[in-house]
Amino acid sequence: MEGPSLVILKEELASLKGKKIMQVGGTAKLDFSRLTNAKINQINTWGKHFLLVFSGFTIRIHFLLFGSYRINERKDRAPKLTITCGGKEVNFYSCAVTILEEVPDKIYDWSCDVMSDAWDPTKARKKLKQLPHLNVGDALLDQTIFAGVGNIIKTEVLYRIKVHPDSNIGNLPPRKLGELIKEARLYSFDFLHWKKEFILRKHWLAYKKKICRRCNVAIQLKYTGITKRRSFYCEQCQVLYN
DNA sequence: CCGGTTGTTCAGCG
DNA sequence: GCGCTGAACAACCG
Repeated sequence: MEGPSLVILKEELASLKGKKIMQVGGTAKLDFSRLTNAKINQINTWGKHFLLVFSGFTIRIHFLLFGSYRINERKDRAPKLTITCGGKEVNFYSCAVTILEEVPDKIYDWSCDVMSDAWDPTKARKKLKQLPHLNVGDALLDQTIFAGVGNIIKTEVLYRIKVHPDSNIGNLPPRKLGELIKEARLYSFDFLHWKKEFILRKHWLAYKKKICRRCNVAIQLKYTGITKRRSFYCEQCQVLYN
């Protein structure tokens, strides 16, 4: 689950803000008593972290690869966490649930979350300048630079800016580096918009695609970077900088 | 129907 | 202490 999907969840649960937790349970190893009757002060996201902020502590949910949730619905297996609040039953499945004792502002740098109003592209560029040998795909997946970007966004950004996934950051012309940073945020918001409309897949141009729409040649699949994540790309129009 | 993965952390090793 | 590798988790899709 990538950053924009968590923004959708935040919006779906906006009505819970200011409400008390009426019931809590699940298989997570967690002191549930802290949650009972606690009031949700804020619902927030940082990258792929979903945050329920209470007075004195915060619940952090990370969906990893297989996580999911249901609102007023249940799957046929036990939830990691279930809360009843504001008239809604929210069930979280196969996710990592932890309690943060520090206030989120102390832990999270909002300016590196591509979905945040505080997103700061200049800061991202400064970080990238320090990492010339970093693979471009690994750079996009680095949560300390582009929090919220996942493998789909990575793939589509590189296709959009016509950069080969084996390229290195330091070899990108300055203008290309600027495009990479800009598109990381722009595509993330397109992802958000399309996912809300249930038309995300329809708009994939490289991810899981067979033919390049620009060149009409076969899309390649290769595991790239130090992270060895899947990259779908067009050998013809995505330029290798290295 | 079974192999692979929209992700991250940690143990173990040299 | 470092980088690197592989395991673990765990469920849906094609």
